[in-house]
Amino acid sequence: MPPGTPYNSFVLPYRIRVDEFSDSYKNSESYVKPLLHLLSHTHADHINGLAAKSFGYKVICSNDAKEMLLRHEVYAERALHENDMRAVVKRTFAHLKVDPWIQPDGTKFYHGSRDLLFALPLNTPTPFELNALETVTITLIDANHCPGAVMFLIQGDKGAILHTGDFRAEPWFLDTLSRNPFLQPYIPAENVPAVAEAEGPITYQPLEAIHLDTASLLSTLKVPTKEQAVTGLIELIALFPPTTYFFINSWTWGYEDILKAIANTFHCKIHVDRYKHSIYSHVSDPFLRSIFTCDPSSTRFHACERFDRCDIVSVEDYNYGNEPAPLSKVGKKVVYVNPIPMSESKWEMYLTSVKRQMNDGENVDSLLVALSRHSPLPELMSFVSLFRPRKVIPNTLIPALHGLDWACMKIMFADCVFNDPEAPSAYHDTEGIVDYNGPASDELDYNDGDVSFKNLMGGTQALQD
DNA sequence: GCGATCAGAT
DNA sequence: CACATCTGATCGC
Repeated sequence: MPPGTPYNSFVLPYRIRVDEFSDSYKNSESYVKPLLHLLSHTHADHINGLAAKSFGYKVICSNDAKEMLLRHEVYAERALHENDMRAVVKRTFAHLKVDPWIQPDGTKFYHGSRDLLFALPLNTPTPFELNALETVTITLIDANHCPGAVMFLIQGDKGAILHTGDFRAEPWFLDTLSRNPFLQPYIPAENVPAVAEAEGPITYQPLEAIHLDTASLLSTLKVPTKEQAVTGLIELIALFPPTTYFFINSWTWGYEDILKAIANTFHCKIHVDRYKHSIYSHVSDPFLRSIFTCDPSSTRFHACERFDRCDIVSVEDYNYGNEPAPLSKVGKKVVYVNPIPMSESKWEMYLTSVKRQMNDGENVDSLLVALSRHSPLPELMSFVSLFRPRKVIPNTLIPALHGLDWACMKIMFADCVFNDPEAPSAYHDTEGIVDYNGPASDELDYNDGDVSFKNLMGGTQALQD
């Protein structure tokens, strides 16, 4: 996890750790050995510690995340390969899956072989034995963040917890969740669509906690849906003559909606580099698999290596001032498309303003697209209100705020959580476990987000192996 | 001495 | 731009 994750990235009270694989605190007195590791998706800040050759535990993730992780290459390695300085590119996580040796006669030797990545299909509850005494059921649910990204529903004797990983909780996403039979027990009846509960009434039981994607917690913007963003961009692209080429700055996984919409609207493929092609040709979405080409001359639309673009969209040195629009090495006019978070109202104004510029014959050589991969506060509140969990725990905090963001968060979500002191809680009924509610005011400023981890586990003695 | 890991800037 | 990535410093065997 990025810096500032509470409880050392554990999903308390379970000894399950999410998106954090480093051992760096093993000599600290608050060390607790995880019994299960979960990986929500493969962005670099969620795979900390996994590249260590010494990592040797099973990791639960989606099929797409597994494929993406095993093919993961860092930029430096890709650049060396491209310049013929390295014949075989180092795959950062190759050590997580070592295939058996196969002799010419077909005999397999399993010694030293392993496959630590335990891929689960989506929406398929699967039991995992943490130890002789405790079993949990894990269900993966698509997170609408990037290929392979999932949320985790964790069910066990200490109650049910939903960990969102990184996600974008748009209205359609909430609607889909409210119809998910595995989540319905944790959604108040008034939030479940009538048609979805035709199977009969389900007794509502609040989630013990939601671990929430707080990357954009402090953004109060009402942002357009991904569909609104993509539709607007398509309208703008359609205003350019077919001789114009486009470079889409999809600099990290998660901008595929843009690429899919372009391929679908203009009936063409998207040029990507060898690395992106190797990843995209192994994802489960059949349409996403089908829209890419490695032939740069076959399309106007490019999403190739951003620091090593193909000649078609690579622009010669810029002449600043009132020079004509820059042309690429092969003389094409290239428009640069950059995804950024932007409010719905600003997006509408932007669309109007670019359409006017195009209409007036002004030169436009870059476009923005208002696509957010994280939910800002209004969407987070709608999401939490759908479930009314007992508490909300941030996936990340801003270390410099020393827990103030968490303190604020409790107030911001006060009207979105379940608050009935009479209702029994599996967690509170568990003997000998101390309740946790985020930082007490006298703990602020001291903990860097690692709030009373030892106390919260009821002391670490009994938990260490 | 070098790879692994961390922390901060962009 | 953004908030994932890269770079250079530091750690540790």
